[in-house]
Amino acid sequence: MFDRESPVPMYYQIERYIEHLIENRNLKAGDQIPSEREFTDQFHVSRMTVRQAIMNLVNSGLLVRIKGKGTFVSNYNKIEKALIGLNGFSEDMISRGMKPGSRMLSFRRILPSTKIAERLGLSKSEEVFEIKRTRLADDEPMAIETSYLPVHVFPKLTEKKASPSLYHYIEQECGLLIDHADQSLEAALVTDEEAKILDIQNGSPVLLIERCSFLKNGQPIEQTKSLFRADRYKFMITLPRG
Amino acid sequence: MFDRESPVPMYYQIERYIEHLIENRNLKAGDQIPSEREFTDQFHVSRMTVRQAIMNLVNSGLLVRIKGKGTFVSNYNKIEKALIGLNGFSEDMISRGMKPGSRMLSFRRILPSTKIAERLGLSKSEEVFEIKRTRLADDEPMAIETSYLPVHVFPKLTEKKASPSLYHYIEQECGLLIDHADQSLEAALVTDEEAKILDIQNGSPVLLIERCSFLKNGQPIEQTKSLFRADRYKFMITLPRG
DNA sequence: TACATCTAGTTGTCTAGACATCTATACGCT
DNA sequence: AGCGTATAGATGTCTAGACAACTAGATGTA
Repeated sequence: MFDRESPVPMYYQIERYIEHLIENRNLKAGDQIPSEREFTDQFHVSRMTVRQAIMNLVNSGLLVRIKGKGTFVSNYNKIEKALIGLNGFSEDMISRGMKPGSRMLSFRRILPSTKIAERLGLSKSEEVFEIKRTRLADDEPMAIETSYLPVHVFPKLTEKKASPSLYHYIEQECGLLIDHADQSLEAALVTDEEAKILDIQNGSPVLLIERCSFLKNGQPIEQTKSLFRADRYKFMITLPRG
Repeated sequence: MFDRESPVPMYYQIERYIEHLIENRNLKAGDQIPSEREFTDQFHVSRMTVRQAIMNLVNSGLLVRIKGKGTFVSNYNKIEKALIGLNGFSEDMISRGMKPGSRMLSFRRILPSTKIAERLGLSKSEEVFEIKRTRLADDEPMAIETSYLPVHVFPKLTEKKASPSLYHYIEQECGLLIDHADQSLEAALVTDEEAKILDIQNGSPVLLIERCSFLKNGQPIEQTKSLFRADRYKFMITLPRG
């Protein structure tokens, strides 16, 4: 299970082991994990090495240490994730207790506009997928979402695969982990066409959200424009100070 | 300068020293800081202790380490702060390159509504300050801001002190450090009265932002409702993924 | 010139301890 | 019962090294 000859450092192997412990051994928030000494005996490494593993997990927010008592699974992490977390529409709706849905408006392979090409770091001759969908919550229109993805990043994308949850496809099927996203929010009025799709009156307000998602290396991989019905949607977030 | 007998741990003293180095020695983003060995010689502590100080600063985003090369002042930190940071209106406008301004609409000491009392964790008999202002950017109306602050937290608040920047007063004059804020954003239409104040047409869209600020211990100390002109204001943010 | 090798300096990983500080419990005394 | 003390066990701080891995520059050779 543990390989001292592996080029993977021991502290990193221990980190993954502790994460595994929490996921598979049903450790809930607040539960205590084994002490530093127990890990030292179990893995036959020095205490400083165990501490390096644990400190990394503390810094990532998974664990909390209390002097004199022990090390515990954090619960802050989940609150943080629920409020700050970067979620796709489906995850967002589920966390609000609503049933997400989707109705495809169009699925095309096109040359990007200047703005989209620039945001995605492409030349204007590199194709992108354009996915336009009506987003439903409890079977009623909630938003109009238009996503752009570089063809060279997602060569095998099809209409069917994109349908349920785009984020799920990107992360679970392509193995691309989104690291962060730049997002802007502004208020706007619907056009007549949009009002018809969203089933609201002409001149109603909508929340316009534009998002560009990046990998850890800074490569942009997705640009989405969403138009939310103001009467059904409020964007919630917790901002840390500094 | 450094006290080995102090109860303050050496690694912490070194952390503060490095921060001081960066601020006062004009180290810009990308500049290299002294090597671990140099700190070891300078402070007569072991290398592991120096590493503990440096790793803490790496985790906080101030430094970046490159194996085989050295340790450098980060630039990511500033971008992060500019986009994620929790700012008052004045700081926000300055970072957009505009001149912030303020026109007091009303300054009252009142009993809070049920909603405000609940948000601020007060009983309905505990008074709050209600501060209504027109917020200007480059001398033109940008937003209408209504803030509520518990009287028992800010007993000495006056109309004059609140005028330039509320956040400045809270943090610099009262010494209360805001830790985080819950914020909601939604789209709405202006009322006739608001349209007049903001100098826009009736039926124009506005971005409605509600914010409740908390201290580190979780105590709420400020609740603000802001109505931004949609034609002048866009909310920007960078969201980390988990 | 072009390329490989050596070397000094840096961060990365790890050890086997030491003593301090804090928590919770157990114990004994009043 | 109430109170202080002792103790075990946990994390916090720190040492004085060791070797590995990586970078960049100098040196030597074809």
